[in-house]
Formats: sequence, structure tokens, C-alpha cells
Amino acid sequence: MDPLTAEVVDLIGTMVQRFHQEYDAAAAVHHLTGAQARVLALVSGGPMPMRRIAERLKCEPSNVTGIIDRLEAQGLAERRSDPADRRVKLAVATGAGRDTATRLRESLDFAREPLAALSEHERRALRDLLKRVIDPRPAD
Amino acid sequence: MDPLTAEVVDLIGTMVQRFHQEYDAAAAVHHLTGAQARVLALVSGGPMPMRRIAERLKCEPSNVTGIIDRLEAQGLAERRSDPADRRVKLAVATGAGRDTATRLRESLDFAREPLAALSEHERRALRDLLKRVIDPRPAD
DNA sequence: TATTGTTATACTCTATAACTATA
DNA sequence: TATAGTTATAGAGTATAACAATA
Repeated sequence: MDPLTAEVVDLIGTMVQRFHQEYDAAAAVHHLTGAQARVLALVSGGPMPMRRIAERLKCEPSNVTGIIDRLEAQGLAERRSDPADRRVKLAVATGAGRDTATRLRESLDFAREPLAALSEHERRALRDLLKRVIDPRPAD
Repeated sequence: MDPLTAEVVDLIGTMVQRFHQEYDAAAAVHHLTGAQARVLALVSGGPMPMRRIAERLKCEPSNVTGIIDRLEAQGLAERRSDPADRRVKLAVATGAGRDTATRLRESLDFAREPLAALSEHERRALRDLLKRVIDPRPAD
């Protein structure tokens, strides 16, 4: 691996660490773990089957049961039955859950401060480069 | 938050997730967890006090005990006493541990494939932008 | 007294496997 | 028979508090 690529990988590693720290800290303010905050954000958009949540988290469905349990215990989410298929349970944020999710999103300093150091032109350049790193062939 | 910044934050989130998946998968090939792989990389550079490892991981020192225990059980790391201060224990990778760390570093597909899609000029641009995001004031 | 590392404990996340209720 | 969600279990990471050895 050439030194330049190694340097970029190192920077990405640092950013990953920073991102997690800030995310977990922001979640902790609301008495949530990182995983709980992530799921709360997911179900704030609308009802979502447990199975789909597991897919988005890339974890086993059995784990989602406990995470929703804990969100439900805090009154931030609830389960509903899917009328179309009674095997399915839909998890959805309550009003309080949506409020928490909104405040959590706004409190992500990571988003505000470091990116504020870049001009709009630079942010656009960063966006385009990240897009290509994440998805090497957008239209190939 | 303006839409452009939100988009960049979203992309960073995606990259963070991708990075973790690839890192954990690469570690699993060597029967290591992500945390174990990270510590192995740290102690591959030379002996390091348990305390310092905890600082680098930003976790409590008590957690490092178990992680080093598990690396030691696999013969990848060992503890030494610090002659200068007998309270201190230095963790260091064994020969096998250094080999594993090297192969692990080389197997990080995340580094190779996505970044290969960028030209050297673009990688340099990405490096400079990430540097400024990570450390908003390098010389201010 | 203060510091280093460890132990003990509790909680959360994770995967696996077995179970239930529905389809 | 297959699928959705749950329960049970075990391993790992994490924080907290109490502890032994050393400074």
C-alpha cells in the first residue's frame, strides 16, 4: 500500500473513532446507548418491521428484541401488530421518542463544528470524494 | 443544518459503518474481535503500559486486562514487568502477534478497493479535507 | 497518600439455537 | 413447510467500585 493511501486510511480510522465517541456521548445525554439511538432514529421515520431493523443494523433479529424492549421501557418506542401479516411486529417511535431523536440529531457536534471549518465548495468536494469511496461505481 | 452538511454527515455515517464491518471481518479471519485487533496493532509497535492502552482506546483500564488476557491466551501478546516501575505492566506482541498484525493490516480491503477508485490527485485532496475535518485548526 | 493493574459485578450488544405464532 | 419474532444461552466490551502491590 502506498504511503498516501495508508495516510488516508489512517485518517479515516481516526474519523471513525471520533464519530463513535461523539455519537455515543450524544446518546448518553438521553440515557441511550449508541445502538438504541441508532434504532430510535430508524423507527422515528415511521413503523418498521423488527426484521427490517435487524437488516439495517446488520445484526441478528434476536438482538433487536432487546433493544426495542429497552426503548419501550423508556417510553420512546412501541410495538404494533401489522394488520396485513400478524406474524410481523412493527416498531415505531412514540411522540417522546421522536422528540428525543430530533434533539439527538441536532446535538451531534461532529456534524456542526468540524464541517463548519470547510467552505461550501470544499464540503461539496468532500461529499463527492466520499461518495466515490463508498460506492466506487455509481454508474458503471 | 444545511442539506449539504447533512449529506456529508450521512456519507460519513455510512463510511463509519462500512469501515467497522470490514475491520471486524478482517479481525474475525484471525479469530480476533475488533477490540482485540486494535490492541494487537497497538502493542505490535513495542511494549506499552496497560494504562496507556486504555488511554488510546479511551476506555477504563480494567477493560484492558481482559483484552490482553485473551490475546495472551492465543499467544499473540504477553505481559512484562517494567524494571523502572514495578507497578507497571507492559503489554507487547509476540512474534506470532506481530505476524498476525501485519497480515491483518494488509488484508483491509477497505483500504485497497474503494481508495483505488481515486486518482492520486484525488486521494491527496481527500487526505487534506479529512485532516481539516478531524483537526479544524492545524496551525491557528 | 497516590498510582498501577487486577478482580468482582452489572449492563449492553452480539451470535446461535430452540421455540411460538402465524402464513 | 417456511417465516417473524421471541426466549435462552454464552461470549465479549464497557463502566464502576473495591482491592493488592508498589511508589
